[in-house]
Amino acid sequence: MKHLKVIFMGTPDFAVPCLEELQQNCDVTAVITQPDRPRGRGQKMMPSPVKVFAQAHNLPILQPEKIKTAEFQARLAELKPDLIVVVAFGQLLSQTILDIPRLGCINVHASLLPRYRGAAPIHWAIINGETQSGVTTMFMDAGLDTGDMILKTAVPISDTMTTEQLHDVLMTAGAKLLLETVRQLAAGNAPRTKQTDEGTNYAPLLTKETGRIDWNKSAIEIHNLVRGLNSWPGAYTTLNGSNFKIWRTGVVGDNTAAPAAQAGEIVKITNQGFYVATGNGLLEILELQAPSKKKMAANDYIRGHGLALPARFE
RNA sequence: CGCGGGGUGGAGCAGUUGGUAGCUCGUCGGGCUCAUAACCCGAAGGUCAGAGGUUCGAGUCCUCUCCCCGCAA
Repeated sequence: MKHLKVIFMGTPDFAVPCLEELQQNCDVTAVITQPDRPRGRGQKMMPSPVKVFAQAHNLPILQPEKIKTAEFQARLAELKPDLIVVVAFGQLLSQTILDIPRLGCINVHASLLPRYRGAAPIHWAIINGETQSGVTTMFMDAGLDTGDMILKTAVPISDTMTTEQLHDVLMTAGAKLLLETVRQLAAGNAPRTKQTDEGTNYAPLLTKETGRIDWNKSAIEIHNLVRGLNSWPGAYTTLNGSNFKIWRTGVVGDNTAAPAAQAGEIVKITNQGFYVATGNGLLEILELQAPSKKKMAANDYIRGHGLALPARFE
């Protein structure tokens, strides 16, 4: 496959192992990634993880502000790629680009399509309490993650797994699956399966509001939100006017222990942590983060702050 | 120069209008109890992020550096 001319498009960490596989097995003629943007504290210009990898391996890098311009499309065509591989790139491709490579444009998506099409499939799978997810490779078409599927790998999700953990598992699985997909494509025997219209759903971009905890929801739903937004961007709530991030929780059961408590009310403090009433069930807070502080175990927080009842998260 | 909050014994925090440092927990030793994430007694452990400066004297004021965190991306 060394002769296979591949253009890679990707941006975050998730895409890097895929690029690594391609770089080792194919002829990567160009790496396209999002332009450097001010990121992080201090708003310094930061290269994307894909760019960092590409630089380290002396791969040609292109960073168009908009990939759909006529001149950039022409430039892509001049490279005469056999294949374009897109992994979490962050820009939509036009039909003109989709038609350029001989073998087509393929994509690695972090869900079992047709479930969780869209920008944040890993987060939403956990937020929704799924017990299984996976990665899918597909031929791209003009829609958003609607192309014909090629290969899939399924992975189980435990009830304590966080998005970060699932992300890492899928990142590795995705790279393996991509390599196998490219092998079959090159050999001309890749399967092609249309996505069903049944059971599709979307995994939209996360917003700030996504992370706000609604204590009227059930303990299980809140627990899923907390682990679904760990390690980024984090679920949060308000106590005495300050925002606290909640990083790790445990579901205790129903509200029989504190039937009269209002949702969000802290009902019990122990040496290990504390319990909060929800719309259905008690939620144990195990790890949290106070303003300007690092993440810390709930009992550490209590030790230094003397959390006193009554108290209630809003 | 994007905005803001922090760095105090192993952990989490207090430290008032500047006078050489406390709390809760943990650790170690001893005691008590049928028993306990229980209780009692005692001990170790900090050049208060670092460097300068103001002062009779600075954790506490001023300047600079390093590191951490939130917003924003």
